[in-house]
Amino acid sequence: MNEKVTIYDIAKKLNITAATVSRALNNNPKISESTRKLVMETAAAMNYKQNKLAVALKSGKSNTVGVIVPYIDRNFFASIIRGIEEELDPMGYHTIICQTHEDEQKEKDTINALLNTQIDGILMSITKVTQSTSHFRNVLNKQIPLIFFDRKKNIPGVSTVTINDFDGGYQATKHLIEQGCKRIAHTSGDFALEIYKDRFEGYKEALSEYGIPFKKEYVMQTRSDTDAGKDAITKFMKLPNPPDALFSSSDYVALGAIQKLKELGVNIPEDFSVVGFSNEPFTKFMELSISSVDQNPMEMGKMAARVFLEQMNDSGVKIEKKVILSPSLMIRKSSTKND
Amino acid sequence: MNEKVTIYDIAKKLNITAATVSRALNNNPKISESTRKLVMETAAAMNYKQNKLAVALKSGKSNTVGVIVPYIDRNFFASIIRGIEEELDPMGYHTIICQTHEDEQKEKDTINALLNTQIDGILMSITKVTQSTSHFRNVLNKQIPLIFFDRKKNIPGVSTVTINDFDGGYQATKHLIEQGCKRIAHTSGDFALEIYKDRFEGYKEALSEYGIPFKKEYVMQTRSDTDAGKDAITKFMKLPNPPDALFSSSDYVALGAIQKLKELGVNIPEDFSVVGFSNEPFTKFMELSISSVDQNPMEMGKMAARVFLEQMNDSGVKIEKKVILSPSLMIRKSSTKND
DNA sequence: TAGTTTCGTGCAATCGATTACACTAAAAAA
DNA sequence: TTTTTTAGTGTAATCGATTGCACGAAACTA
Repeated sequence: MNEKVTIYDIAKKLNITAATVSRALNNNPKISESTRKLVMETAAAMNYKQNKLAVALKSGKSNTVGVIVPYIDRNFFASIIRGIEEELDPMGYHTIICQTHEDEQKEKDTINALLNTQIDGILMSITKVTQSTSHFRNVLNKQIPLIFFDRKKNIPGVSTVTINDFDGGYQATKHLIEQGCKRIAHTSGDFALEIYKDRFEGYKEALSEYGIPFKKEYVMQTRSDTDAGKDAITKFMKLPNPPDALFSSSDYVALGAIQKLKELGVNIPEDFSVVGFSNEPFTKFMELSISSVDQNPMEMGKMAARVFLEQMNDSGVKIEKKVILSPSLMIRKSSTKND
Repeated sequence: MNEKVTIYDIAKKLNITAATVSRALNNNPKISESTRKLVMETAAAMNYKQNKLAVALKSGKSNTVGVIVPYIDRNFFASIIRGIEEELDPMGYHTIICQTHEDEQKEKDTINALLNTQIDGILMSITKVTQSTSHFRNVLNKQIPLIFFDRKKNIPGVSTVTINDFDGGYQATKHLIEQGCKRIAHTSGDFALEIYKDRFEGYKEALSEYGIPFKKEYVMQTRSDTDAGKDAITKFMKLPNPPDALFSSSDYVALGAIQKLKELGVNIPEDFSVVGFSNEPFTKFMELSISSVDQNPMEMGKMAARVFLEQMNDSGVKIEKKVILSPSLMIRKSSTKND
């Protein structure tokens, strides 16, 4: 009784053709008003549901996009995904979400799997370790829109949506300077990733603008977890002239740093100020709330989705957009000396 | 040059039929070894990729499952999803992830959308407010496996994977009692959800086991955010005989409670101990780390996936499994009086 | 040598929806 | 009244892969 109802079933019941039913359901103007109404009502009565697979096969469009991120449980990426969904849902697109866990091979496998699924587009943030670009070219070769958000590689034909990481690094550092910090350290991810490189450049720019000499012993490339933050502080504090502030490219590293500093009995923010990056929710939760650079991930997701939609519309025309959003510094206790 | 290659293209090139190509690629034993090899090599050379849509249309199986959760950025749900993916990926299934944001209508819409996409199964956790069950019956009527994890409704034909919430509540409460707490409060979600009801029952059981009278003014049903935690503490502390401990069904509420308690100058854990539920990562990050009940979400996801796979294999046979996993209490600073 | 298997392929239908093209009857124009 | 439009449907091919059935040739049996 609950077998699938097809347009042929409807056609048989009404003694017409499946073609007519199809046209009626698609509001083809060539169908008479009376037939259309009849078909519509019968379809509803029979609980007809369109078989999207058949449509996809025929049209070559699956109405599905793939979103690839390193982790879905980072608030930053989760928010981006939400932004993408909010923009794409109303347009009838489905979103498949995949995680790479920062593994380049998984990234390649995922992309190939998506290509086999006849996806309409791919929106993604590359892993920290991605070197090869051949899997991206596979996508482009199939004429499938590819959009990078946040973490990107410069590849012709690929649109990108990023924030101004340079400005984020600049604002964070400038803020620390204005709070009176003189010896500002910086922990970053691998400079091979543009976002980290840019934040670092922003950091240097702020220093030089205020005439503070750049010291390379104050800069460290680390993993993005709390332990890395602890290690970094341990090393920094052993320097003959230890820093009095840290701008970290990761909230997790900032957190670890704070934990270690407290262990060492350093007063925050009086003797040491800290600013992180990403504005993860926990930065706000902490008793000693952590200042952080917000990347407006929701908007980033929406922009990425819009860029995708544009590419779908201008079919044939190869557009390549570069959207850059502005970050905003959230100032909290970890860097506010005078309250 | 990058047009799609089909089995017909391969067939034409080799002067054989598409049927033969299909069989060769599927390792059908009726195909001669030589032909098989030839087809395989040609397919590889031509960069042939199977059109999954066509396969899905023909077989009626899409090899895709839908996973529906309230939020993807709760560590609990993200971990479940990861567990599901790890189990299903090797079996060739894709995972579509959807969020309801605790909205019943969104839940209904999502389910219908998934049904239209010819999904092979749905694994989900219902919203806090879900009342209706008609959309679940739609799924069952289509003979599509439906599996609830964590939050469930008792519906015939639906398998469930949950933790023993009663035991979780019991363990947490017992621990507080053993720490010397005498007046233990409890904040819960809506009792309409079994998980909250069960945790509450476990709480009561522990109390009665130790001969501590149950007081209903110590129990409150709240939202699951930090503000709710603050409000709850405010009210509790105004009681003539305020509690000296809190077992909360939510880590976020526990966090809010702790923040408020500190504001009020209450010493934790000496004068007031707190245990949360879910073992969200931040509970460990806090300077004052929060004790919490871990639900082993990764395992929960894997179990849910395995139950789904079983249902797919015993096609026709209606099995209905109820799997119950064990929670484990993570004891941290917020409830450890003597260290 | 004639009859029976076995092996390897081809033929053609099928999954469900879409759509160019063809066709009929009624309406409009001549 | 005859011719031309036009509105409304039907016919059949198509998207790409799968598969039951049929068939010819080779291999085996008697």
